[in-house]
Amino acid sequence: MGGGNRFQEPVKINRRRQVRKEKEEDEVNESFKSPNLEAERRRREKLHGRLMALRSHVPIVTNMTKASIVEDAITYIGELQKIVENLTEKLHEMEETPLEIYEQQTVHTIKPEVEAIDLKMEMKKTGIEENVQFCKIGKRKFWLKITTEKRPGIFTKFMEVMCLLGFEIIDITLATSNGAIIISSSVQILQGLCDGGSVDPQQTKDFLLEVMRSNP
Amino acid sequence: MGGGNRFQEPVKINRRRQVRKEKEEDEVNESFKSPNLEAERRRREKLHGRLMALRSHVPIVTNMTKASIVEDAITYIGELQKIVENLTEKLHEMEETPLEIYEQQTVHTIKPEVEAIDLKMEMKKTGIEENVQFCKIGKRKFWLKITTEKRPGIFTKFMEVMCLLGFEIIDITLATSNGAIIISSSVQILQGLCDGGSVDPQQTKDFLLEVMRSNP
DNA sequence: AGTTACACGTGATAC
DNA sequence: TGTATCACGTGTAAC
Repeated sequence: MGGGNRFQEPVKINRRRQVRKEKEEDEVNESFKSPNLEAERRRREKLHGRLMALRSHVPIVTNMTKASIVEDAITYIGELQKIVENLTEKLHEMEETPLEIYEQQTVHTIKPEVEAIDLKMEMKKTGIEENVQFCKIGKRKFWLKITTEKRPGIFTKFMEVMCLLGFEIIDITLATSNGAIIISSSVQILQGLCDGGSVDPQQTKDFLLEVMRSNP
Repeated sequence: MGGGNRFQEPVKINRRRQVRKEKEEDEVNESFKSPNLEAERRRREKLHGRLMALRSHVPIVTNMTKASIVEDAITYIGELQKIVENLTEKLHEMEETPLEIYEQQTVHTIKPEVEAIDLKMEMKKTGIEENVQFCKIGKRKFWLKITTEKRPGIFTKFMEVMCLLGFEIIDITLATSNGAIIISSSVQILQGLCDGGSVDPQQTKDFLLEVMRSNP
C-alpha cells in the first residue's frame, strides 16, 4: 500500500521540503509497521548524504536538484579528465622535445623504449652508421671519433680500452641521439711507455671498432 | 495513500528490480489519478539516467548501488583532482627549477682530511676551485658540472657512481687543464627505478662531491 | 528465516 | 494557476 505521505503534515523544515513527522507515539491507526521502514529511511539518508558530499566536491553547481548535482558532477569529471589529458600531453611534450632537435619531418613516431634491437633499427632509420675514425694530430696526440649503438656500459668500456692501450684522455665529448652514441676525443699516448710512432692508427682504429662491436 | 507498489506484480525485468507494471487500461479500482504521477515518473527516470551516465564516467565502480555510484564518483573526482594537482606542480617545477642551481663551493663544507686540504692548496695555485653543480632541468633530467683535480680513474669512478645512482648519461663533456678536470653532463634517472621527484639534488650533489674527494 | 536496494504513487512544498 | 522536486512508507525482488 501507499506512501509515507499518509503521515504527512505541513511541518516546515529549516531549509527545504518536508521531513517525516515527529514520531507519533500513539498510532491509533492500524500500524502495519513495515519491517524495512527504518532501513529504507537510512538508505534515503545515506543517498542524500552522498549526494551532498558529491555536491561539495563539484565547484560549479547550477542547481540544487538531485539530477542537477549528478549532471554537474558528470560535466566536472569530463573537465577534469580533459585537464589531465592536456597536462600529461604537455608534460610529455616538454619532457621529450629538448632531446629531439632533429627535424620532425623524419618519421620517428617510435616509442622511446630503450631496447637494443629497436635502437639498431632506429639507427638504420635515421641513417646513422657505426663508424670509427682515428688520426694523428701531434707527436703524441691523436683524435678519434666513434659512432655506434648506444648500449649501457659502452662508455666505460671505451675508457678501459683507452687506458689499456696506454692513452690518456685530454678531452672528450659524448652525445646521444636516436639510440646512437657519438664519442669524440683527443687522447695522448703515455710518455713513459713509448712515443707516438709506435702507434698504428689503422690498427688502433680496427681494434676500437672491434671492441665497440663486441658484446659486454 | 501510499506508494505505487499497489500495482506491483512479479514482472521480471531484463536486468534488475521491478519496474512499473504495463499500463493497466482498465483501472477498476478508484483511480485517484494524481496529477503529478507522470511527472514524478519522468523525474525518477531522469535521475536514474543521470546516475547511469555518472557511472559510465567513473572507471572504478565497486557496486551498482545508487549510493555506491555516487560514492565512487566522489573518490574518482578526488583522485582526478589530486592528479591534476600533481601534474600542475610538476609542470611548474619543471618550468622553474632550471633557475635555481644547487651549487656548493668547497668552502662551505670542509672535510678536514689531509688529502682534501692538499688538493685545495694545489687547486688554489692554479686558480681552479673544486666545485660540484647539480640542478634539475626536466622531470627526469638533471644537469651537472664537476670541477676537480685530475687524477687517474676519476672519470671511470664518476661513471660508476652515476650508474650506481641509477642515472643514464645523455651527454657529457670532459676537459682537462692545468691538472684540473671539468666534467659537465646531462643525465637522466632511469625510468624503471623511480621518477625525478625521488632525487634530492642537494643530497646527490653532496654525494658526488664526497666521491670526487675520496681516494680511489 | 533476515537484510538491502529499488521503484512506485502520493501529499507537501517551492517557484 | 500549474510545474517540478522532494520525502515518505510500502511491496517486491535479489542476495
